[in-house]
Amino acid sequence: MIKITFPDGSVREYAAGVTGMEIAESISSRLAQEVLACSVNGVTVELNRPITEDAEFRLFKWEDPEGKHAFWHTSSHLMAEAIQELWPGTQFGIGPAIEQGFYYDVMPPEGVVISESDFARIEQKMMELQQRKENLVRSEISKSDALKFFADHGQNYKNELIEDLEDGTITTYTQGAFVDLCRGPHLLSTAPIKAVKVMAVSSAYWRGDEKRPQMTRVYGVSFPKKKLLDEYLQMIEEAKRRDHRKIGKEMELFMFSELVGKGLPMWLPKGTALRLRLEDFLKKIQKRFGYQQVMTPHIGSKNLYITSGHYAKYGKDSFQPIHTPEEGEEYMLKPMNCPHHCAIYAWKPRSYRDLPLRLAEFGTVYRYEQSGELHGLTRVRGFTQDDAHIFCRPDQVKDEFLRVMDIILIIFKALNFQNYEAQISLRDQVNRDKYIGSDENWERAEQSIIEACQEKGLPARIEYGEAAFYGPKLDFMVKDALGRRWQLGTIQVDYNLPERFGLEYTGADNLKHRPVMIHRAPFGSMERFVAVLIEHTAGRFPLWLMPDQAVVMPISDKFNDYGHEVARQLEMLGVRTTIDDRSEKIGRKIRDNELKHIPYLVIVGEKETAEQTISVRKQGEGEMGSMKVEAFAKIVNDLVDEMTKEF
RNA sequence: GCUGUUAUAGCUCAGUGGUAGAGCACUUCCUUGGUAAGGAAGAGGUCACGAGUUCAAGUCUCGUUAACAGCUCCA
Repeated sequence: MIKITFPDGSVREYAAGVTGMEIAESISSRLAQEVLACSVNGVTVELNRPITEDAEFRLFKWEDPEGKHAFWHTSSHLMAEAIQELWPGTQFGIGPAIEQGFYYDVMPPEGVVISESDFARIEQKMMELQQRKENLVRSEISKSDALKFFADHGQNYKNELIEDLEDGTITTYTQGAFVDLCRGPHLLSTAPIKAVKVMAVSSAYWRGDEKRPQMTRVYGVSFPKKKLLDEYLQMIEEAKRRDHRKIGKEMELFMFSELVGKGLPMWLPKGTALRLRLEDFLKKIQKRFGYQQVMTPHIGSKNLYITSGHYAKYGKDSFQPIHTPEEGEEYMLKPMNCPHHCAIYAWKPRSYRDLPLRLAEFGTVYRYEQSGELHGLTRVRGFTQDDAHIFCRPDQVKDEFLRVMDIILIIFKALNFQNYEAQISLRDQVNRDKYIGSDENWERAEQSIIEACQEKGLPARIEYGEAAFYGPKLDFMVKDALGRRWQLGTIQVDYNLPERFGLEYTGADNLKHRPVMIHRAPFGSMERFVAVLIEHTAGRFPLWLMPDQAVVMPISDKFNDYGHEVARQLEMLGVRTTIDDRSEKIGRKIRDNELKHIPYLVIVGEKETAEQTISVRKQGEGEMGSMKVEAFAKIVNDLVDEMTKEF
């Protein structure tokens, strides 16, 4: 007998060799129907794998990430099987599960192009194969047998993968006529896959290497119930509706111009109003937290970046130096604000009593992002960081870190971001050549971050190898209404730049010491933050951020003068107002949801009370009735006060 | 940067080698005293840019630019 320990700590005894499925059946038949995979001592395996010794045991259903993973992984095999049937001779690369679904990289036979018009056929074939409810049979295979088998089947890519594997660790999974090199884990059979959708097709280099052949990557998603697929497709539609590029256009927040250049956003009046409000909000908080504003130029001499080390690392891939009429004189567009701030620090001798010195700047920077990477406001070539650098003593690092976390959490609260988590990015555990700075300093910085998160009770995921080359960092991720994860605020410790710029302070011991630098940007960048804010709120910003809180619409042009008068009064009473006096087609505009981003509609020109009151409609909530201008202004202002009173 | 797709009016989009289109928006006029909406007329396009094929190109070919999707990248 062996002891099986469940997640709740309870222990049950089973005969050695029991399988996950048998355990599930012993608990309940319902569970046995729903369970997809299980883990034995932390390793996810199939439900038919015999368990031979005492083990920590978990069952995974659709709700668990591990369950979905196995489900989608098996679905990718099913799709590969379908593709193999449809286009015999197709070569297969890899086919993993991903965050939302799965893909398979395939190389169709000469002359075949898989395109969107084939999606329905693939789906049909998958469901046809699924009807057979084939079992996935796992077998361990020697390296030589594997090489021979896949060579016989003309699967050159698979063989390349096998070459890199160690003999004795190679497994294949077979369902029906499809045999795949695979580590698993999988479902027991294709039976639970009740709904599939081929989502997209694109190309991808074999093993991500641009010198290797391009394969066709077919994306799909699958579900255990048809209803879940429908919900998923609806969610995708909703994401399209919330796309910040679409809403940004509708709300007239920002624009791009081919003539100005790609990746260079321009903020329109309403977008600027929104952005300035965010900036003012952060400035107010920063003032309270002891920051000082500075301003620095948009360019800096090339030597500045040679000193900082950025030129050596990014010089080739940046906007190239600007030459002046002076021979040999070169400047660069600033790709970050840190070197300028270091120069400010170095401007005069600093005492330990001056620290921490917190220099803040909404600094616009320019980075030559790969053209294929540009995306709306989330990835651009010119953007403004809500940057600040904190110069402090080593013993102040953790404290400063905690204070920055406070700022970020205030922002999240103010904007109602409730689902957030943190990611701690540390060095790669093995390859440490690419990092600048001593082991000791890194160790110290990494510990400070981990401790700070623990003290704040912030759930944090540790990622190795994700650190910047100059120091570890803490990033804040926000989950939006659709469950998508966005990276926003970032805090980075830097033991490197102070070294390179020879920054010093005089300690209590009258000796020179090296300060520690903390980079931080709670928003990340104004552009990216506004993009996320748009997608998170679908353009319904909190009232205090609204570029337009109210639109005043005269019911007919006879009331235009009065409408303008109302708008003027509202502005004076602190309500941000625009007037729409050019359309009498109010009904259509409301019906077509054209004003969906405007919180309040103020209709002017009521019969009974003409020129005395206004009629107000709150978006999403309907009529608020007639009232005096002052009364409406009070309602709005009270709401704004309520929303902002905490900061 | 690589691969693929796309580019027609302010917006959303039709237009498969033979005179440039629709809906909405815009302008002017008419109608409307209502819980929200009818009518008439008008203006608006070097069909992204540049070459080529053709008697003829928005349409076919090539190049450029930009956007979109994916890959790679993100100080």
